[in-house]
Amino acid sequence: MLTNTRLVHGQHDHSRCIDAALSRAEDLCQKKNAKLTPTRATVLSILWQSHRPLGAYQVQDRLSKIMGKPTAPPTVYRAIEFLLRLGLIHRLPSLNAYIGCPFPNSEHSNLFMICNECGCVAEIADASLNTLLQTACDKTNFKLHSQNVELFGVCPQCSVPTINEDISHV
Amino acid sequence: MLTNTRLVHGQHDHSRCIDAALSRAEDLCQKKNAKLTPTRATVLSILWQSHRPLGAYQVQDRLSKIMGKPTAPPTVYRAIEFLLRLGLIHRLPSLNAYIGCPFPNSEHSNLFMICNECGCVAEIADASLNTLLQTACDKTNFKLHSQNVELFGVCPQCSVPTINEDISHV
DNA sequence: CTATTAATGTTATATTATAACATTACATTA
DNA sequence: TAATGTAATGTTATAATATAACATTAATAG
Repeated sequence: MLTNTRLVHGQHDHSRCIDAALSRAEDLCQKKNAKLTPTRATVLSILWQSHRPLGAYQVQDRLSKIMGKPTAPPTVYRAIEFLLRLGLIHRLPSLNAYIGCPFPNSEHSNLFMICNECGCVAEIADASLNTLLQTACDKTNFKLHSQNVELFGVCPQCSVPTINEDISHV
Repeated sequence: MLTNTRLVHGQHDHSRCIDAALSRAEDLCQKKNAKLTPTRATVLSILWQSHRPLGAYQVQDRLSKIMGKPTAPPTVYRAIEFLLRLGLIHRLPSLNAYIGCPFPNSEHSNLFMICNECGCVAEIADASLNTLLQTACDKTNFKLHSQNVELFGVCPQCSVPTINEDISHV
């Protein structure tokens, strides 16, 4: 089971997440002969600022600030579309929001654990789950192309009450 | 594995689907002491006119026609909210659309097979799948509350080419 | 009956996403 | 280098989805 749960819900040097994501993106673009332009790279880095998904208009705000000039929705949506096509980010339909993909190479993952408390999202790629989904589809003669699995609940971080509980969420 | 696949993708007397859905709704409302008002019942029946999900504004159009007077978005969204809360319908986030639930009593189903060709949606409630999802959550200490599983592909109906193929979709 | 709550009506607007067309940047090659 | 084609971005407007806020009506309990 491939997952970034530990990272998402634990202390870590997040700049490494960002760097790794950008580096993966550069590699993938080189391989696919796609251009990771400044706008696209910036949008990707924005979506990697945390492990919480962002809406397109939140991305727009931040992009405008970083670029030092106003940007219009189409600019953001185009970058998002590009990154989605390359599998570098995901859209979370139930949130109308976007998040960086921690392992763009694995097939058929798109399984998200969404914390209702803190908003963090961890991703899982699990072979046995994919197998089971495939089996269910086979049974009903449904040809599976893609999937979106969103699990909602409370993440490990938020479900551990501590003495400092009231402080920890400040 | 509980599913309405056969019904969705096969010939059937659809008026029975509608009647059954309304009857289930009445029972549930009685049990939960909720009021299935004309507006709510009509919206439910609209969402049961076919096995394809409808957007809120499609529902609005049809509701207005049936009611014989224009209805505003809040009217529709309120009815939808009511039906969602009772589990009588589902929202498909990736489609911004709503569909009647074929088995409102089963827990933790919310697994949909969405045909990219004809737009029909079948639902599955599968214990082993729920178990596996629960296991994945347990492994990562994630407390699962609810889920949305959307599978995209081609339904059995659409994947069987026939001699009359070009006619069959008229 | 009337006080209270639930449901609906009404108006306006927020939020998310895309269409359509203009312009610029970039690469290719005549 | 200039001409050409394509990809990327800019710009304006608007479509599509959803909700806020407040007024009115219906239903129910006391």
